[in-house]
Amino acid sequence: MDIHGRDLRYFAAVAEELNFTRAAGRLFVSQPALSKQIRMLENQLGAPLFHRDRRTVRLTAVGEALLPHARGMLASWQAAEAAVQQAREAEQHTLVIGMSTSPGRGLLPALRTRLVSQYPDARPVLRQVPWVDPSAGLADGSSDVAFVWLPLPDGDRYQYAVMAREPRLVALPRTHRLAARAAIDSEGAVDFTDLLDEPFLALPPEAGPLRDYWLALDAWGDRAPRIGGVVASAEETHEAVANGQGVALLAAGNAPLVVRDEVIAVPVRGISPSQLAVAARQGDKRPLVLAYLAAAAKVGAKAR
Amino acid sequence: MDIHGRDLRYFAAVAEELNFTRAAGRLFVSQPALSKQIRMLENQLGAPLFHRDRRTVRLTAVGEALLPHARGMLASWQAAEAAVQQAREAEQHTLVIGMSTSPGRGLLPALRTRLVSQYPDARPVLRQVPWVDPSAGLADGSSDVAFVWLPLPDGDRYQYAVMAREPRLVALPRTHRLAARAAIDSEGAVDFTDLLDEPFLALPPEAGPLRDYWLALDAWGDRAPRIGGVVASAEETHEAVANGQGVALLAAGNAPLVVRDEVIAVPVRGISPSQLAVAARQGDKRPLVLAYLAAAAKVGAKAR
DNA sequence: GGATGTCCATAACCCATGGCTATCACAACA
DNA sequence: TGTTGTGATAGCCATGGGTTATGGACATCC
Repeated sequence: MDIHGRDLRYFAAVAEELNFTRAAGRLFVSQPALSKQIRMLENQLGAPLFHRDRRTVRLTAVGEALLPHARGMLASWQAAEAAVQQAREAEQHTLVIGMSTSPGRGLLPALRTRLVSQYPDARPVLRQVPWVDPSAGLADGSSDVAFVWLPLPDGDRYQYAVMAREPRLVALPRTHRLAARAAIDSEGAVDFTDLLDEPFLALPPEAGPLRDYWLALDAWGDRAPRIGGVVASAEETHEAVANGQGVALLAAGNAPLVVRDEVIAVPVRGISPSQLAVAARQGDKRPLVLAYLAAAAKVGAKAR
Repeated sequence: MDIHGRDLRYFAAVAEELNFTRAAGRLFVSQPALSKQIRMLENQLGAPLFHRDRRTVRLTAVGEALLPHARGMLASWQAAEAAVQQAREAEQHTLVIGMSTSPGRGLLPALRTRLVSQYPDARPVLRQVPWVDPSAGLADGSSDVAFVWLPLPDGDRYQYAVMAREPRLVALPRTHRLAARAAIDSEGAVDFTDLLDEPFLALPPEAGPLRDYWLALDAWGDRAPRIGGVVASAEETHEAVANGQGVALLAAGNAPLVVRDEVIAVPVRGISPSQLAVAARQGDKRPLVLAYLAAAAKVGAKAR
């Protein structure tokens, strides 16, 4: 039923040499091993492949029929191996860069330039990742590196280079008292203390530290936020804010996903900024990945 | 280096199912066996073929590269097996008929007709065999059946059907006294007793009973032939007779090989005739062989 | 004609391979 | 929270594919 490539190699060698001993030498096996294998192949096919007269070996009709196929398959396998090798190298040189929204700021071309100057064969590939995955494809391996907003769930599973820090925003209904009032200062921002009486939209409890971060829990002192609802996506957040269930903190980069129609976003002063970072999986030591992180660190340092 | 067809089958199955358990079922092996084999293939190629995320299996780039080659090779092997099968059947239906000179007498068409009427698929193939092999290819397996002159060396290794009996001839120089004289009777033959004083050409001693037969030893009574020389082929016989070293007995069918220029051949009366037979190897029970022998026996009986 | 060489087959042995069953780990789901 | 589905792991065993040593049948050479 199946065939082992080795048997075809052996068969072809004997067919060429028409001499078991020489063929065995060429194949770097002992002559009995070769004899045995050929015989097993003959048994498998149900017909002898060689006439072994006393002093001479020659192909039978069946052997003649098999030989071209055998040669063809050996060549095919060589081609297959080459294709695999090529794919491996392509994979080697490909760097999949995940992102949910473009990081903008000219970051991508800058990093790309640095990467290819160091690894001319590198092929950076951009990949759009649905917003539901905050790791932008790192978690499931569909990205090698990714632009992410810190903090990240399971944050210790990744290594980072921070690219930019920018104030968190608060999403409000356009009709909200804080949206129109003098609460918005000369810089177009609101104070976090002005938000303390508002109901907040929170991520589900299983989001862990991520939930705490987007409630800015460390800025509440001894007070506790009032939770106006639980949201798990940009879409839900938009809906909940528009319906007046509460306000929500946002990374600047995610604002475009939430701000539209009746929802606006305003920078918040008095809480730590959110951070845009390039991340990779912890322990991923592939040269391209490390180079991209290093490039990100350099560019990030310069930008700050 | 080499590849086992089974591994390609396994790989293709998993690539189609994208599910190890189901693929294993389809292949009639256990799931662990399949997992192990795939992993070994991956090790051999130096790259994973499948992404195994928690719940899903999908091809890697390398896997994608390999898959078409794998399918191609599986198809190639099927084709090769079919070719072998076809060759086997052709061999099955082929009957190689050895002969040193054509038996003539319309025997070949007669036997052919009988054979194909019984086995319509049979393909009788005529094969000319050099005179040095009195078994006309039976001994070395290059013929399945053969037209031979009895007796044969190692005669018990063959089975026969006698087709015709005809007087043995004696080869003489054209200038020999027996050639021109009244020794040649009304039937154009000579009496063996007229030859008793001639030197005889003999086959080499290792020819055994064959040597005795062609000296007609049983017809000498208490006399013994005088050996004029030893010959091992038709060519040598021609030379020796032409040189006057002696006379030689011949089968009628072999006369054309010896008679030319200064050598003639004359039937001999008073010794047993030589026999033309169809022979096969003793113990060869292949239907086509037996059918040909049977046909020969029928035709031979009718001819006599 | 006996010694020697060539060549394929056989025998006896060894260990890596490829199969099995049982079981685990983990996510999804009811 | 128990159940189900899926792939990985562990431990076991038969077989396959290799080895060396040897045999037997011819050629060839001195």
